[in-house]
Amino acid sequence: MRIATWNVNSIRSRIDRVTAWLERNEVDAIALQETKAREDQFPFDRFEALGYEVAHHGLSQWNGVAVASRVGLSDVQVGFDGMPGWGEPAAAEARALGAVCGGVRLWSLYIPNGRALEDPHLTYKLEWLAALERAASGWLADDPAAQIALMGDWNIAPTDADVWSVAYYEGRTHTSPAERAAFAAVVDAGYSDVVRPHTSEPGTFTYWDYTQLRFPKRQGMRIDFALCSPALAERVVGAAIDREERKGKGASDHAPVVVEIAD
DNA sequence: ATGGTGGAATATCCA
Repeated sequence: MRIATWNVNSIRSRIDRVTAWLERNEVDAIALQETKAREDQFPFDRFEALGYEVAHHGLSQWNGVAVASRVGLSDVQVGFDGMPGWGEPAAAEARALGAVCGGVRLWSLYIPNGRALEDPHLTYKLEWLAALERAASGWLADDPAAQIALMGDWNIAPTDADVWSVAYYEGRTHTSPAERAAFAAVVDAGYSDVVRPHTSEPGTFTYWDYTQLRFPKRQGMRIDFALCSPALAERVVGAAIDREERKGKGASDHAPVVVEIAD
């Protein structure tokens, strides 16, 4: 089985590229982030035409997460226990959706950006990650053999190798010790990055800013991850980041990440 | 080996 994650940066503007990519890549289930659509705006028919069922959660033009699967889709869960909200008054955002596809519980996660080191949004980001770690630890405590993939845009570069320039990110979000510690806590809870062992070349990234010619200059970040439970991680036989999909007019600023799982 | 950002409730916010 092949599973994938992709921050599409608007499903409506990206739908032709997404469906073309699905047809080329024989992916069985995919977690999508930043759909930027309400339920009534999501192009369900375009996925159904390719044999995918879709569970989507979107509340406004911001955020939005979905799971599409052609190997079954059940036990859909929107958000997770303890997930913090944002705003005044604080309200849950569309940043987490889980569903069971082909025997694997796939989570599509869009971790808050943080915006700036002194911004309340960074506090929100860290609290959101701490709550995710608590929930995900609980799932493994309940069932140590659980097949779980925490997939999505984590908005964190866990190591210095995951950014094109360490100096550039000094004083910015995505590389701060607090953010890296929050990411490491999820790893320590038992969820391992199954993509890195198969994509360890220096300069391997999943995201390149639209501005400043970041992509042609190969100035990106690795911020999209599939963190897998122990039982699922041991089934992983391959992984890839589809850098080609970042090319051309109408590309998302993120590349799709694909994981191959043995049956 | 791409194209001087791009998406959305668009003239402003979000990434």
